[in-house]
Amino acid sequence: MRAPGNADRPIRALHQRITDDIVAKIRSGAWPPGFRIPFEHELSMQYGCARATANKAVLALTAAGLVERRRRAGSFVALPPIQSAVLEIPDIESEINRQHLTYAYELVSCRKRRGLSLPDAADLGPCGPVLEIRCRHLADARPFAFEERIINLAAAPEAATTDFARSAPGAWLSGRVAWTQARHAISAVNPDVAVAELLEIPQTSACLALKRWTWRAGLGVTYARQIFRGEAFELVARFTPALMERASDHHYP
Amino acid sequence: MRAPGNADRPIRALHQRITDDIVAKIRSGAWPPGFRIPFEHELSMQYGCARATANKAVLALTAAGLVERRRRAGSFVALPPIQSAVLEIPDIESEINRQHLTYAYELVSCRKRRGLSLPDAADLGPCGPVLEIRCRHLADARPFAFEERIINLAAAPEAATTDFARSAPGAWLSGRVAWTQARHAISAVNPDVAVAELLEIPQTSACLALKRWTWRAGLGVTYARQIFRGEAFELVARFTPALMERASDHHYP
DNA sequence: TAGTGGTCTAGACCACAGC
DNA sequence: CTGTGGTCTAGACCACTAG
Repeated sequence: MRAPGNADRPIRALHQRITDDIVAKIRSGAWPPGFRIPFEHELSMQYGCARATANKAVLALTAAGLVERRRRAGSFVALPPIQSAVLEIPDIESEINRQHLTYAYELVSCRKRRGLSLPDAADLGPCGPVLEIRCRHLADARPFAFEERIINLAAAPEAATTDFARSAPGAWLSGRVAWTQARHAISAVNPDVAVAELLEIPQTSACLALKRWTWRAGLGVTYARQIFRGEAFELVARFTPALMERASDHHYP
Repeated sequence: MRAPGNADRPIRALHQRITDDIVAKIRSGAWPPGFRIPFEHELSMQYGCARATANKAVLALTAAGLVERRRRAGSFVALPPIQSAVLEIPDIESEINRQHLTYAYELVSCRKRRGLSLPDAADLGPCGPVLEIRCRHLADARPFAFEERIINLAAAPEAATTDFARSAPGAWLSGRVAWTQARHAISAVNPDVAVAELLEIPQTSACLALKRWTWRAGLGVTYARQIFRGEAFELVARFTPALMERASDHHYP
């Protein structure tokens, strides 16, 4: 019997290796959806390990949604789900840098208010005094996105004494104020007169609107609405069960 | 010592209970980001269980991104990530039903082609003969979305003999053809002349475009591009680390 | 260098779904 | 009713790192 921390153990743990082997079978199509993968006791025989180790390997597959288990029947390769994907929400500055453009930030207005003014901000829940910020993000000196934001001063008191002409509110909040829940809504909009002017586009031009609400322990932290110039921006979402990812698949278009 | 399968055990497993208890501390804010949660051996003492059980509980928190672990230092409540969220990709029919509208489907055109015609479909990779389908989805007899789709007949041979005037391709594919990887891209667009006519909107009206590529074991399965009437549609994405979800938090606006 | 997390074992009991 | 997954134990060794 081999001890787990054994020196002869390869780079990754045994349970990991079992998981990987099974994932490879599924990826390759050798084990199609519905296929019954080996029982735990079979795996433990194959790999010469305890059943608990095989169990851990298969549980990881279950957590990733790759496998479904039924008592007495066994474990089966699952059909992929449909309704969800992992969306990459961009940080505007890094998105612009990624496109090899120069980022710039510009404060439009910033003032303290007693209550929630922006319409959708109400979803944050009851707030006391808030900061209401409007700003622009520019790529190579051309407008890229317009942003309006509410910061709940009860959740982020430091914001009151911060100069948002220097630092963008999103970047400032990031890391400084923790949150436990977030919600995003994505839609297409025609900009109103003011926004069209700030983005230097006609009102007929389609824009992507990204709204974001953030809470911490039930208390609203911030609400932001970002309007992106339509032609320059695309959100990307993938669904690849975590375990299915492999470096070799990453392509950079 | 208590056996795990013991009858005195409450509904959920002990490791689950430990996980839940810790999640509750984090949710409530009692254990803020950076807080060092109890060591495994402390938890095993508190709950009167083996360290392996405490380990399993904390590992679940790690997998959910709620906790970060460092050898010798301990386990710490993590700062929430920023860059990702779980997007709910709608099935158009159920989305329309959800809005208490009547769903209808209408085939615009369907033909077999030798190669990939639609521009973005090329990302699917090399394909042989494909089906090229255009259709409309209607809500209460009014256009809701326009869809154009490629189905790789090598991946779904049955599609060749299916009557897509009767069944919508998305619904037909769902469940019938398995996939292992998917990619989505979301953008705002102004419809071209043909699409504007089919959606019965002016070309100046902003629309949400949702593109979707699907693969199975490296082989392209289908590509779809759906154009939604802008005003009627919004995509929603949430980030709530899986473990943080609770029924009581679900609100229905 | 001491103590934490990471891993594994050999065995056990239980619940439950198929047969 | 059999056999599968689900869970847990008591102990062990190891790797890594923080102090």
